[in-house]
Amino acid sequence: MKSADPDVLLLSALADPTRLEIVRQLAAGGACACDFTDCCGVSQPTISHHLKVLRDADVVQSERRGTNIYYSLAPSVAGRFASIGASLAGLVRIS
Amino acid sequence: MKSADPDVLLLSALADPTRLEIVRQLAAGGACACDFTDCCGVSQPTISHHLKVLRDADVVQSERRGTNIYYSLAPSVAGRFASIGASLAGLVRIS
DNA sequence: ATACTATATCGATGCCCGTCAATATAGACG
DNA sequence: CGTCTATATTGACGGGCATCGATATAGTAT
Repeated sequence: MKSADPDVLLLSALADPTRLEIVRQLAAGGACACDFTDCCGVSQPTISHHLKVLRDADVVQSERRGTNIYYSLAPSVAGRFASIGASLAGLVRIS
Repeated sequence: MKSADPDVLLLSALADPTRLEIVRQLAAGGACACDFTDCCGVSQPTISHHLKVLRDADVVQSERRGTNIYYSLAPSVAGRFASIGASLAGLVRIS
């Protein structure tokens, strides 16, 4: 019953309102984990949980800077996402 | 708690192994609903359920032909998917 | 009308996932 | 060391979803 399909893993990681919001903010530039605690109306442990899901799916990277931990989009996300689009319709390209 | 975000709706529709497999087969050409009963190791009611989810998310269209019902990808799917990709990284385009 | 096939719906079940409060870890700094 | 802040982990709860068997609907054909 395991999905094991990396495409399903990526899509599942993005198919949540809180996580998609996090990823969108990261698309506008890297951010500290503490920034997300305010944006989504969920508690700090929940944000941490979602960040872990995104890390496990290789959607985001984390980097420690002193006390804070900064997150940024993984470089491969755009390409992987476009590949899924290509497998769906053969119409999506990376510019 | 409702997502209400159409992007989340589209991603959720695709973030299931069975549904992604269905959509991939449809990307290779329209197919009869009966074709999917064999491909995914799930029962006929489950296939019907997944097709309904895909219909509700405007991922697929259905058309009756005699006894069978033929499914095909909705034309807007590629564009909507690419839009999500663009909002994530600004790197995905429709060719 | 009867029978057969294809698809959808219903009702129930079990599990996965999002969420939280409480707690733990870890680094910075006095 | 002790304290403060930032992030992660734990454990539990609740709701939603994927799945099934049984049944209903709809179209075809005899």
